[in-house]
Amino acid sequence: MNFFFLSKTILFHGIREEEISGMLSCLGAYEKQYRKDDIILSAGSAVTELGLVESGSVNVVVNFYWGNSNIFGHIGQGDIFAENYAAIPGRELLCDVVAAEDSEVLFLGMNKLISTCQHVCPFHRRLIQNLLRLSAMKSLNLSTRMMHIAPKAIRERLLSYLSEQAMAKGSAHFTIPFSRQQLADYLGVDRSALSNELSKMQKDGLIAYRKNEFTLNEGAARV
Amino acid sequence: MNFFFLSKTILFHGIREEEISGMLSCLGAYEKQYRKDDIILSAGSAVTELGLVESGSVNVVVNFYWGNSNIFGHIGQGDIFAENYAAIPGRELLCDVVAAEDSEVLFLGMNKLISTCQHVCPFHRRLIQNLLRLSAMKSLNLSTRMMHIAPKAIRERLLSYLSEQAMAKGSAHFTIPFSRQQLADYLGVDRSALSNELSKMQKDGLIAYRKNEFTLNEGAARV
DNA sequence: GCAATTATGTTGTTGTAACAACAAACAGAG
DNA sequence: CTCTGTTTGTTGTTACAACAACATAATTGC
Repeated sequence: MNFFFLSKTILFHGIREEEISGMLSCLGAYEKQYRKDDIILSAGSAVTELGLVESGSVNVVVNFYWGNSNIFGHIGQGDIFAENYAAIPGRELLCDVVAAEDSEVLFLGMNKLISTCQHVCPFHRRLIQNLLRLSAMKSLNLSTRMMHIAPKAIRERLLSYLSEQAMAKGSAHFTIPFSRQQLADYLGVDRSALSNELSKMQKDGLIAYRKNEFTLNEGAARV
Repeated sequence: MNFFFLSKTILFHGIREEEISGMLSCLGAYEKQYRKDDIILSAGSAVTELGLVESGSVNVVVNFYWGNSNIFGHIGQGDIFAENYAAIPGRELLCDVVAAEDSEVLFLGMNKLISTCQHVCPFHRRLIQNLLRLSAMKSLNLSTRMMHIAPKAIRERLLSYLSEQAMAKGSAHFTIPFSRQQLADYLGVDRSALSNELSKMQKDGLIAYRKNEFTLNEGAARV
């Protein structure tokens, strides 16, 4: 196992390579190889371990009753999956997890992970903290996106998103990390309709923008 | 403090009343009263404690740059809030938390909660497990909802939702826990349009339903 | 510099979901 | 039982977002 790589992941953040080795055995971790399209976890089963993608990448696939299926998420190198299911004993997976390419996955038992062992693991606490933080970050990302997608009109979604960005950056002038296409995907709208709405909003004096630099105009509220 | 009540919450699930008392002092917990409309937490600040609503209820309010605001979430008795922010050191709140009515909130320091103390707390592990489980459940709820809302057409959203329900219940015949209005809200569509689409789907032979009982028809896939 | 490719903005058309208004079924209270 | 309110289903109409097709930057490569 590549301890250096692990030490760079969010889950093992703050834990030195030397320590990881010992921890892994203490955690009962094991790794497994998969070929492209191998099914790593299948819907309907319950898991007690979370997976960490060491190499390659995996897809989260949701299967419909009528046969069709959608790729719902993509987990890249260093990222983890199934952690939410593993945290809820007995909860069955609703999606398959499939290898998007030849991949290597490290499995960590949730029980072992949670119970701080009696002997020498001062880093257990850090690990739990990291897991909680990871979970919290995913949750926050989801809920803020949900917030932006809640309104049906493009303009309202944009106002919501831009407001949040201004708040997060602490200024009415800021740069967004998305291209138009990415922003459209994020807000769940059509790209050209998005562009269109942006220019309308600029005409209406709500905002000013050039490329990815945006400025929110205070004056022109509820017209 | 009402230890009996706490023992019934998800966060303290599996911990007996007698134990909770000792744990709380060990955790440095404290409670605070609020009157309706009092601001409990304000956007822009960073928190290190999570809140548990002991009585009353609180709203999560998001403020837009242009002055308008929306109630984004409602936290009832026994539920917790701010846990995701508290789990990410330094992360600033993007929303206000406001008392929806006269309320009492118990605050628990995230640091104390995570670090299993050396003395006598065998229930710390359980508490951490509960917190992780709570976090995971919220996350799962969010992402499955996200999954259902991703497509733009009402029919596709319904198919996604119904598929998931069938999968979760383990049968093509099941009862949904929503009224039409609630389902419409959940899927982010208009109620009457939802009713309309449902009857069309029934005409098309995809599903059969009566009130909240649904049956998915296998035959009539991709027409 | 220019071509080639991508990113973005603009415009019209079309489908569809929101909306409004109503009908029908159902529930509970008096 | 009627009266009232709630939930659900139906039917137009309308607004608006998706879509397609194109124009105009802006980037990249040669």
